[in-house]
Amino acid sequence: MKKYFNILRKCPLFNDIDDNDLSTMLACLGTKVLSFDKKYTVFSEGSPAKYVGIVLSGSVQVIKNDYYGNRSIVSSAEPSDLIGEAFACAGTSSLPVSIIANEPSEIMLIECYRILHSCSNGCHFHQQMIFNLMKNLAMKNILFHQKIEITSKRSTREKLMAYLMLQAEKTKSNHFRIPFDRQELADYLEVDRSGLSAEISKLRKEGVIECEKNYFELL
Amino acid sequence: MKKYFNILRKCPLFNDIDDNDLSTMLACLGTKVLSFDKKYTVFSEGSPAKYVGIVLSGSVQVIKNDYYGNRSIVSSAEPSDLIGEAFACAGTSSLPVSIIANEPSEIMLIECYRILHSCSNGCHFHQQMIFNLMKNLAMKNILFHQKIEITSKRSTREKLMAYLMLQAEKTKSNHFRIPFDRQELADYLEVDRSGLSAEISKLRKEGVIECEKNYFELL
DNA sequence: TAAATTCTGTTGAATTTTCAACAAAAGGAG
DNA sequence: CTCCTTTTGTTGAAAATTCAACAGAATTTA
Repeated sequence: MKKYFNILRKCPLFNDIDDNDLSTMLACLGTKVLSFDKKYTVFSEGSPAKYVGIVLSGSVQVIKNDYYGNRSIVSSAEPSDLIGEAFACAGTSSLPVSIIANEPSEIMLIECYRILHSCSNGCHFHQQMIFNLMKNLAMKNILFHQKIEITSKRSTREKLMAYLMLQAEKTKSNHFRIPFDRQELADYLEVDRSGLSAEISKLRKEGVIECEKNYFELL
Repeated sequence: MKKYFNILRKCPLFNDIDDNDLSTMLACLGTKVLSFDKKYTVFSEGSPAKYVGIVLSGSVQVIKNDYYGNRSIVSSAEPSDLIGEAFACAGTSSLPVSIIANEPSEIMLIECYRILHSCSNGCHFHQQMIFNLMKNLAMKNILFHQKIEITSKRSTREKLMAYLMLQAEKTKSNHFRIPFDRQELADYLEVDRSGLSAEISKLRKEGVIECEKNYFELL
């Protein structure tokens, strides 16, 4: 388990928790680590929402498919990020989304019950973890506000620019890589792929952006 | 303060807290109650996010305006609902949204710091409140997933139907009132008002829905 | 009660998006 | 290295949304 410590330390769930305590905690929480190949399902829509996941390696996407197979990408998660915690914490009986590995990935699973309820060992970690979960959920809430701000724009161009400007802000740089290919970006922005491609071409010709695959630069 | 107790008891922040303790707590938290007339601003975009609000009476809307004055309604809140808690808990320096009274409303304000940090009186409430905040944030998270599911639909009709079906689910009934007028519903669904009106007419003619002002019925 | 304001439904024109189809480029498998 | 699959950019036609403008209803104000 040691090899994951650098990732786990950066996980919001373990904020302000002493490195020395980490091993004890993991034992107390009864963690398990699963591996998933690209495109494989980590959590599937409709299944019980018992587990909190921590991305250890690779990356995953939170996906919602509607009646007619239209895919919408709700969010993506990278190493150290938590997944599924909102549903587990809220006590949702079944997941309203699927979570899919976007590349070969390792995920640590923790039964949410074990985090929220003190154990018979009298571990003093639980209060801190609940506090950390709360902070993390508040932060995710803000991410949703940002996503809504992006997708509330009415045109493909505005959505794309709002997304790119947010990425620039996050990375504090005018050039960056995004975690999506074209189809995925379209599914995240909730627009048509071909229309998105066309819009990217236009912006490039107009000298507003430069881009090469998933690398973008704002000019 | 007594007159608000019935509302406060239903507020997620005070879940599992004994009625007898409520007065002590409110004193400890240093609450204040403010009144707002219709259309007045409870929290304004850009201001510091120090306070958690509880809607005591009336109703409010969480609003995001973009560069060119397009209004987007992120969510609405009714008595017993919490507002602004995600920003306060996450420690955001300034609010990315405005919160506006939708009718004459009373709002109780609590400094978030006072909730999250134990006081010198050694109140034992804080841990429970942090747990409650966490649950509430998880629930809000799920509401955002629902909003994203609605607005990710590509057509006005699909957005409207997704919204109405969710309302029907929530009220466990095929008839209900919504907290929006036409323009507000359009701003919530992120579509054009006239197009929305036209779509409602169509659905009515097709016998799919019945509606009168903000009262809707699914057939 | 009357006047003024706000809200709602309708319309047609202009703009955009979606859809379907295709070819070139890139990437992966054997 | 070649073949096969996936990804990407382009196109034009069809469909849908947005926009602007208006009139009637409904609501509020004086």
